[in-house]
Amino acid sequence: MSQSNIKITFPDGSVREYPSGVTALQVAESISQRLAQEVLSATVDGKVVDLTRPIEHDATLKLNKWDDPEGKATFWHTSSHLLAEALESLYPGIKFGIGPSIENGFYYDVDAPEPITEADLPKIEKKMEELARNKETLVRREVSKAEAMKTFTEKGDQYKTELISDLADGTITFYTNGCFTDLCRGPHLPNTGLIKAIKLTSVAGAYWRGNEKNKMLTRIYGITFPKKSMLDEYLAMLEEAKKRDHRKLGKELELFMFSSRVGQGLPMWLPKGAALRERLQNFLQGVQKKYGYEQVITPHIGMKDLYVTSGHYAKYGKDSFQPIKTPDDQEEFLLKPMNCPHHCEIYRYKPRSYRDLPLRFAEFGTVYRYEQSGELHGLTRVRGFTQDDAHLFVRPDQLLEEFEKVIDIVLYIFKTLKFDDFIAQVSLRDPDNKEKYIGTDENWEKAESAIMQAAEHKGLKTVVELGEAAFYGPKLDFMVRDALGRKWQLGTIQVDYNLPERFDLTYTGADDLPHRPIMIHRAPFGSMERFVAVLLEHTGGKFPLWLTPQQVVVLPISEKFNEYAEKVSKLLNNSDIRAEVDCRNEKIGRKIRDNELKRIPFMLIVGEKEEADGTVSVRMQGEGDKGTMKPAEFAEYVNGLVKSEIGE
RNA sequence: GCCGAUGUAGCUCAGUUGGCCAGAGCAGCUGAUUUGUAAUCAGCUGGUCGGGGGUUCGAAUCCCUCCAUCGGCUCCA
Repeated sequence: MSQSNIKITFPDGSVREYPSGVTALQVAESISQRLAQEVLSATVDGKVVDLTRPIEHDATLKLNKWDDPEGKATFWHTSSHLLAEALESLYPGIKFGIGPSIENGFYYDVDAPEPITEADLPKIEKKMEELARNKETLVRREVSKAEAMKTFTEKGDQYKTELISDLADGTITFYTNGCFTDLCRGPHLPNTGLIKAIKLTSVAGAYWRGNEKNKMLTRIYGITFPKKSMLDEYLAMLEEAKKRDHRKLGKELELFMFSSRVGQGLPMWLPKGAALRERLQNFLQGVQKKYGYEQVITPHIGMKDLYVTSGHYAKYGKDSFQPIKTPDDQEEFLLKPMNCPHHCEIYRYKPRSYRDLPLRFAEFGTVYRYEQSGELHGLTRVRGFTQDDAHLFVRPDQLLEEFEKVIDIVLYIFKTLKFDDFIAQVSLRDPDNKEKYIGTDENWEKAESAIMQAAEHKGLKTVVELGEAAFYGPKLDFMVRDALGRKWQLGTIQVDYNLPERFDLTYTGADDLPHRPIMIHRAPFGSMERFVAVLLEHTGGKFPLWLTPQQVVVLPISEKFNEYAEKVSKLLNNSDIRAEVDCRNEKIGRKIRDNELKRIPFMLIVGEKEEADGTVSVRMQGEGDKGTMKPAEFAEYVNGLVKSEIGE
């Protein structure tokens, strides 16, 4: 055995010497006892491993604690093994799929001999707690493929044997905690005793290996923490998030509704919601006008052949509402599932010169898609929605600049609405699955590099996702999260060489020859429905002043002051402020409470004093009394706030 | 579409193992009160217990089916 020392380099650049074969846990102990108690896994030379793995050579070492993503992942991964151990003891004969850590917790997919429902979760939690208290060591063992196969064949676990058959011999490891042994790459916590708080959150169905043709397994979701108080905080956070759910707020604020008689996933906008949406549309339309967009309007249906030409019918025909026929059955139409083919036809209206380009046709186009019933979700996933759509037809030499200008619009909108926490995702083709897409390799490469370049020029921090492209071209998507952390795509910008070809779009160049324009599809909001949903969750219903349906409510102390209140309200309305009077026969405390709950930004209280002085008492939503002002001063103040919000 | 859960008044929710006429708070209506910074008091109205079918002397409660919603999976032009 080597007596030699090895050099361990830490993230801060410091270097320490240890005997060869030292474990990360021993390194932590050598630094402080406290660190040794907090550390969960180690990253050795960039690879996350168990704390108990010996380090044989000079290496870089990062000790992962709870606050490191790698630490949490290890903690939750081990928790999933603890769940599996509990399940095996409660449900003998249960078979296991996979059990990874996820963003918030972990899950395990199982094929249980009897159905497991949410009612069973407390019982399983209890078992997990009992096993955790035993502080079971996680034992790692390298096994041959043959041995691995034998173990799980004897156990009768066909999911594990299927996984093993895809693995290379010599790379297979088992981990054992208590009586439970799992096929697993690791890494894991040294023992299960670190898991102090356990909550199984839900059970759901999930297809084996994510393929809907496979059997559906039962997925049990859970989350664990090293401290009980952290679990309590997490659960409280979830409760808070539920209060911001756009479906709940939409109801409370009377913005939109659904009716099963109208149909699933077909939202209807109530007066306040419609006013809000109109304001958003006007805002975007104003921005687009500055960028040289022209509004167009197209019908809600189009002949089936239109979509056959575009290629959408072959790809999405089955996900569209079935054709509408003429009374004589001679012609078939589709409810418009997207606007691009219509806009292509507008391009074809007359011969286009290279001098006409770029052309930018914008439309708030309502489209209908037959989304699977189980996918519908409030306003974020619906069957009828309005895209803030536009199609740009550009020359190759204009592509980059036009793409960048679209990024500018998206960023301006996000900034104005304070969406500072977004993810810019470059969605490319799946290189292993090219038959899912249409168009030549050459055009795809051009389109993909144009997007990457534009994003880079604009200094966007992007993540690249393979296989997320549209079937006709790559995209730059802007994703934001809802109250519960679920990711939704809002803005999207797509480069498309295919539709111009399919519709045989051309322009005459300076050389007097026909050329192909390139199309950019783009929607900064994505759809009005989804955008309003996410905006609701971000703001908790406290919309920015410029956007909110009602900015001001005037509250007379008693009916005696209704007349003065009306006068104030009228004065504000004349200054373009959206004000109403709450003239109900209620006490002032009651009026304040109700209007606080309606999230009206300003309340103007008027009584004897105010009427005599010609003033109003200003109260801000959530902040309380702000003193008195003259109505005209107040109007100026509000209009100033609005201007600064939209950056004028 | 798939797995699981849920559906009682406009809203939020009670309703034991099947058993008088299905309840409450809020909202609404009527009246009283004329109010100073987050709920004034009283009375009244309001339900095909999601729809349909079945079991039973009897169903909100048990069974079947359809619809819708929720949590996931798959999908997302």
